[in-house]
Amino acid sequence: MTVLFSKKCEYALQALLFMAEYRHEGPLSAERIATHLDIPKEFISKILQSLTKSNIVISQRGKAGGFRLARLPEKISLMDVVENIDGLGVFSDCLIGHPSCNPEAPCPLHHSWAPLRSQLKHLMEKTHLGNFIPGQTLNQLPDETTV
Amino acid sequence: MTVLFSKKCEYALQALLFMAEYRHEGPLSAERIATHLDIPKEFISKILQSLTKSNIVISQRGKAGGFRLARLPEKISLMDVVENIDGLGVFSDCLIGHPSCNPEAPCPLHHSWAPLRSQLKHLMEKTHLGNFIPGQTLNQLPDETTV
DNA sequence: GTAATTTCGGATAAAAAAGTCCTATTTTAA
DNA sequence: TTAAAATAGGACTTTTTTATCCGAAATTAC
Repeated sequence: MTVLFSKKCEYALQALLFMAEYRHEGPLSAERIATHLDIPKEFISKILQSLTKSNIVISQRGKAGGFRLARLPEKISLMDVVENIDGLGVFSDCLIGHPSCNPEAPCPLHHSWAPLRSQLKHLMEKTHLGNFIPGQTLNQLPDETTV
Repeated sequence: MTVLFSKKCEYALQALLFMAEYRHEGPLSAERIATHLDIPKEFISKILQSLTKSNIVISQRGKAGGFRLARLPEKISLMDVVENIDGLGVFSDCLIGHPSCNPEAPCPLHHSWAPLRSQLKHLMEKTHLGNFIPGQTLNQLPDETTV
């Protein structure tokens, strides 16, 4: 069991953080991303295809092709990625899978888990890829012309 | 994907909460627990066997047999259960599965996730089955003679 | 134009998790 | 003593997740 996200989602986040850092080098091939992350090329390819369909990355076929972010790293939140790969269940489902747990008839753990879950949700929403680019100040929005 | 725990762990927690509430009725059979939780008897049986081996519940074979808590509900923390079924990885592993993430060389999300993870750990440690018995005040330790 | 390189997408394989089945053993009620 | 009821435990099946393979289509460098 992964901590909170599936392996696909973990790899997606890792790949996007890498792509954000190296976004000035033109499209990065699945091959290169796979090597950097030390995971199978075929697997990250599928994940990148999925991210392409949901307009988080843009793909380019052919020689010198690859993948690049579809918009500024400051405009891609971690929540965007999680939502695309794993969905939003983590932020709404009952912690112990109680079938009838809801705010009106909560399971025993509901009220303890809710605030933590809310904090986690907020963290994923407010954090974007741009926050992790080395040398870039947090929340700094670079001049569009330099990107 | 379950939220944070495996299905086994979710069922274990649900079963133990049920057993805590009905602990005065003598051993509860796997059959009865399965019916109450609306899950397969064979599956919860395996889980209860595992909990038996780790001394969280006590089993009794034969007619009128079944399972009961191995100690007072106030002495069984949620962490005891999670540790037995899923292990403690959730409380130590990197949120995005970064292979080399550790406090010295943390992944980009490390410092944001750590405090939340710590709160969650604390919640599971301090909360015990006794907290969920209807009609019983939180943290109330009943007279031993009445249990 | 051609060859090389890359993504696309369907099919398949392997591994892990979840769920089922069957028989042996234990225990107790009658 | 016997029959019924219950856990123990091994083997098996199904489903989901993770991972791999391969041919087709696209694009570019030359």
